Amino acid sequence: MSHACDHHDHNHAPAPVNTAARLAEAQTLCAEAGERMTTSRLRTYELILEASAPVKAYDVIDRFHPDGAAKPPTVYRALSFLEHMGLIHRIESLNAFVACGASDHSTGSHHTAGFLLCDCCGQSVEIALPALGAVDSRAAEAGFKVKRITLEARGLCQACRQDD
Amino acid sequence: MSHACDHHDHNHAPAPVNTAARLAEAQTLCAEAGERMTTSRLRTYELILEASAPVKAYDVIDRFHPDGAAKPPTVYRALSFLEHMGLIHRIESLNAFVACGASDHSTGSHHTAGFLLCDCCGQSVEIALPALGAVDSRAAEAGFKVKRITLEARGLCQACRQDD
DNA sequence: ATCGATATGTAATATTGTAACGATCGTCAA
DNA sequence: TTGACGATCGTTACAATATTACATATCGAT
Repeated sequence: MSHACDHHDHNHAPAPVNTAARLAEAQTLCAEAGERMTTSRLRTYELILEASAPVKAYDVIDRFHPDGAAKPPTVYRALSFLEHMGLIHRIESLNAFVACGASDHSTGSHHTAGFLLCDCCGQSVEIALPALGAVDSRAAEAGFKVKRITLEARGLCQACRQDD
Repeated sequence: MSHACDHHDHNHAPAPVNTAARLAEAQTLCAEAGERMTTSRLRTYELILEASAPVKAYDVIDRFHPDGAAKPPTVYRALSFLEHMGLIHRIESLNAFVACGASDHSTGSHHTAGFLLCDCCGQSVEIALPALGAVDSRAAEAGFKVKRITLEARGLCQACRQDD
């Protein structure tokens, strides 16, 4: 996938996160939940953690093995597991996946995360959404029971605004 | 596409909207904007207006002609035009399209509509989002320029909650 | 050790969306 | 009127995304 503006380098990647630590945390989390953090799941999570922006499923598929791609169901199953565990989020407007912001696993708040998505460099920033009063009140009026909320703000990040 | 629960009839469709009137409004809107409301675009809009829930692109493609389907580019082009005109919204989490709530064309507020999407009967309700302070303030902190916001709340509508 | 539940491997296919390119239509100016 | 131009459309082909189905393997508890 390409981005809207491609006339610059866009070397705005943040410092690499500590992938190893996040992987270990995830193992612990799964153990505590009585779930199995298998090889495929760990590898999928690793590839998403390593990326500096949301990753497409087929990027994971292609990079899964050093030699040759994984089969789609392997990766889609892992993605769906990781999403259920609250370790990753699916970005609906990009058909892509991104690791959950650090340490919001225990809070249950991962149901209402929001994202700032840069149309230029492709990076995403997760933002906490403490409460969305407008949505809650309209849902209540309609008798609608909200299970989860997806909020995606598309636009330009600071670095890309300065580029343009 | 099927929904999560299928053990009931789910005859909760609202009264049919006045499709003809909405089509006429759309023609006027386009005329005023100096855009052409062509046959394909009108037909696509009509099919979306007639539906009681968000419609998939390939449903439009299949129903486009009385005999035989349209070609995908015809419909995707029309969908993209209608979206630019503010006549329809794309629902990212469903890969589907729904007509804009009546009479928010002139306001420019269609950039920040939100949706309540029932996982059971598939219906959608558009909700106005006057302001999303939490998003705006986090975006401002990050120096992020928001262009448009997608907000989709998945859950159960009142009728389906009572069914279950 | 073996049974049941969970997870994986594999092939095939379904669904969703675009690229490319020539033909046609509308508008406007000469 | 005519021609030129941009916008729109028709068509073919294909790319990208995701799932079904079913056989096999693995884990963990009895």
